[in-house]
Amino acid sequence: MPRPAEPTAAGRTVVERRARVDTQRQMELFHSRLKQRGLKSTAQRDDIARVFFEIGHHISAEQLYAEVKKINQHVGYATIYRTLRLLKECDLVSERHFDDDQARYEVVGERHHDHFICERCGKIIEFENESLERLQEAVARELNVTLTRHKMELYGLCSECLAQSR
Amino acid sequence: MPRPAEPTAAGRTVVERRARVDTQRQMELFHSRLKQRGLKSTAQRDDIARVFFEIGHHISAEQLYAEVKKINQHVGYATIYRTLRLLKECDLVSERHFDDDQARYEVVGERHHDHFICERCGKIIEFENESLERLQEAVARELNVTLTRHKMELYGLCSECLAQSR
DNA sequence: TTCCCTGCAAAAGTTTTGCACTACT
DNA sequence: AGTAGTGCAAAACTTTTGCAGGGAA
Repeated sequence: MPRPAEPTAAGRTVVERRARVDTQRQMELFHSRLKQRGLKSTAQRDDIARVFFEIGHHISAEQLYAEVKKINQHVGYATIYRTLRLLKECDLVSERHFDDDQARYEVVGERHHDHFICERCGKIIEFENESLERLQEAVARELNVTLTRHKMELYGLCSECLAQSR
Repeated sequence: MPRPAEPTAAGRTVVERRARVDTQRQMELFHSRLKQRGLKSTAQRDDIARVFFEIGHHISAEQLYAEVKKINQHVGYATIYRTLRLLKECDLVSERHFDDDQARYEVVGERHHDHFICERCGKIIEFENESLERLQEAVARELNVTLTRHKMELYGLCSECLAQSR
């Protein structure tokens, strides 16, 4: 069981545990939302969606394509992108742009979280911090805007890379 | 003189005033840093840099190209990108990736700030919030990582678009 | 005079689209 | 059967690079 990080006066930061995604449930949601919109379920869409939900977060289209290829030779890049767009429209996937050029995708629907990205090894740590969420809302009120979403990204060196570099 | 937004218990949010960039000073810095590195000052580099510093924040390469074209027909896209890279290497410009696909550039060297982006009109509001900065540092400590940089982006509707939509 | 810099065009990398064919429902 | 979905290849778009000619130091 992973331990939450130490709390501080600033709020508690919780590192998210992996394997939160219930693939089966996500697939059912996908199918029902396709049906709602009069769209079809196909072998390719299912393969792509299942692989995506199983692998989970922060995958690029390129990686997803490679993984799907392993179980289904017949899938083209276009279908990967079209299915990712479909998943976004079904509110099951969101698209992120970290500092590299290609988009990364992650499962939607769990609690909001933010990201730390290690600039050396590329590791991505997801975390939640309640104070941060509240503070973002407070800032939005002060700016007199309404928020639909927000994101925070921290960049630096993770503990392993830090240890390794001295 | 622009007024700071209302303070809250969460900290004071200050909307940044525009026209902070002293073009002349930035140009001098550019020239001296070129000289330091044994590189040349050229008409194209000067034109691109000057236009960039005058227009300021959040410009894309495409926009910059269009603006520079107005005062110098002879500039190619390649030189725009090469000069932007050079300005980054001289620590005068930083590159940002908001949610669209093309990179945007901004002047470096002022205090750290974050961004609100209006999803309807595309307006970008820069702001500073000291509590947010402290909180990000606290999170980094809890995650046991060191931070080199961080960014926060808020997305939503600005007050004007909000008023207009009801 | 030297070699850095530039423009052009072509290449590279990611994402989208047109089209003929396939396959859900 | 009818219509949406797919694969392939080509296009679109942003950014980078090769190369031959031009210009700053």
